[in-house]
Amino acid sequence: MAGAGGGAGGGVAGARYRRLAADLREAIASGAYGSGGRLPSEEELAQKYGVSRGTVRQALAVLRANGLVTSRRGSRRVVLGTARTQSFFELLSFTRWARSIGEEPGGRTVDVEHRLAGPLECELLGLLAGSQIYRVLRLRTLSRVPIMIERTIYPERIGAMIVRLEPDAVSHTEPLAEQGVVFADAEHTVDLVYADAEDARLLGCAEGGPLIRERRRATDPAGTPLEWSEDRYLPGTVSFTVHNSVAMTALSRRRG
Amino acid sequence: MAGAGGGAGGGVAGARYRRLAADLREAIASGAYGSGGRLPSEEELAQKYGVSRGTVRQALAVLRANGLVTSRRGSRRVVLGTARTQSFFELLSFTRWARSIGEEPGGRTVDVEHRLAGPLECELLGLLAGSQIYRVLRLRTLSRVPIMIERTIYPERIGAMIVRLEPDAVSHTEPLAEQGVVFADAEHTVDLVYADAEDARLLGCAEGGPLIRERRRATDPAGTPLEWSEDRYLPGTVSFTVHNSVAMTALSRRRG
DNA sequence: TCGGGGAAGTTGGCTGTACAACTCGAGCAA
DNA sequence: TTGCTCGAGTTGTACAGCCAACTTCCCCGA
Repeated sequence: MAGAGGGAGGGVAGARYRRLAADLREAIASGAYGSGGRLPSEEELAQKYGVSRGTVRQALAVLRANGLVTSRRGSRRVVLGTARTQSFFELLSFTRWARSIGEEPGGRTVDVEHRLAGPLECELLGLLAGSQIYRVLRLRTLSRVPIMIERTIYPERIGAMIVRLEPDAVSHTEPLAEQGVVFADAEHTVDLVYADAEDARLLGCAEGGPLIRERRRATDPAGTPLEWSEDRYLPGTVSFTVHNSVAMTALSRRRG
Repeated sequence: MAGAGGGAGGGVAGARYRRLAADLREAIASGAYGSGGRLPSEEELAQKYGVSRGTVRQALAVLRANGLVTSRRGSRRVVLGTARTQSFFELLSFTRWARSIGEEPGGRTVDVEHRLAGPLECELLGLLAGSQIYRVLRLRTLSRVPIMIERTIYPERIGAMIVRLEPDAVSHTEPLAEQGVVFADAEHTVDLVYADAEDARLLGCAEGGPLIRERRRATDPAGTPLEWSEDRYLPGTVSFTVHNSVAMTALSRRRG
């Protein structure tokens, strides 16, 4: 961001700084600079790739935010690690995540409701009182083993697309994307809860047993809520990782 | 990032874009633009604050990364919410966090070891075999109620500073900062574990009871590890929240 | 051998300019 | 009323140049 200046034009097929970032990411992952090694200077990279220093800085800002490299005024950038941060979609979509770790995702829709939104649900999805919502309950599997139970509410428009899908459709977010529903932002909260009777029955754990809960609210580029979901994972099946830095923070810790 | 150009001179007392970002954050929090409202255009903000558009974009990039506003090409920015994301230090330091939520932090050092680093510990802190480490075990309280147990290992240099502090010193990171130890990056992983005998005794929970675990590795601006810590929270005392977007992702989900 | 001074190198911050891609509403036509 | 086109407005991407603040390292003197 904040590339101030202008020039030759937006991306022909994708912004140049993104391609540069991808290039550097790959180079780092392949160990070209070693762990703890020093990157070339911005000027050198600019000349090597035939772009301006501003563009190089945009690319490096991406890597910086992802925790791949440090940066200090006066000193060359240092490789922190090959922390392969996952894309936005791999965090949003169970299916994308499962595939990215080489597992086979599965899903079974257990229950669907179409009804009037309660006050809380209106608040969560930013709806007016009296709006309709869809509520979907799904059991998610990794290599056919139940891992997670997902309770999602959708506003009318989105839910209508969802219910048209087959009950055992693996992915819900991908068909939505194909129909022009664009996910852009999400807020996730992770904590610990205890299994109720339904959780226990579907996941095959003891009632009252501990589960990792992830609550999520996703919006489109305009800020309109697209879904609100509460996911509950069996212990030991998942962990959540975040990188943050003085320069860039997105995570917070809250009183439970 | 990527402000390309140059100009009038670095910050006199702090970068201008940071002050601008703070200003806008406050304005948003005070509801000046409303939730879902539209921000002024970059050009308008630039004129209003007497800075260039590039600087405005740097400020807005910060808000964007914090999930306060959206941004799409062609449309004005929209206020997403007043999500008060906490600073890097409030996630790194229990003390800072406790104060930020208006609670009284407390701590009691239970045990300190000074010994040879094992192979795993060398790996975690990036040390050579044969290095010395300090291992500190602390019980953390919120308003005198035990909340969390903290097992931290420090490299020789840092640990030597730590052990000079009083056993019931509230904060460890703040004295370090005063002695010139600068924290710059951290990686946090959150999952679920079961209490062992020591956890149960100190936290007053049942052995085998569920706990939220946060593992953390913090480094200085040069990428040198400063501490590695494993914290275990009682259920219901804490939750972790992250905002991510297509443009900026820092969180990832991992197979447990 | 040790320490200080200084110069070169590097990143952070800021401005200005230019063009491309996209949104959105006004206005017009069917 | 509906649907379309068009243009003004807005953000995204990119380049060029400048100065400040900081790190690093060489070199020289004690």
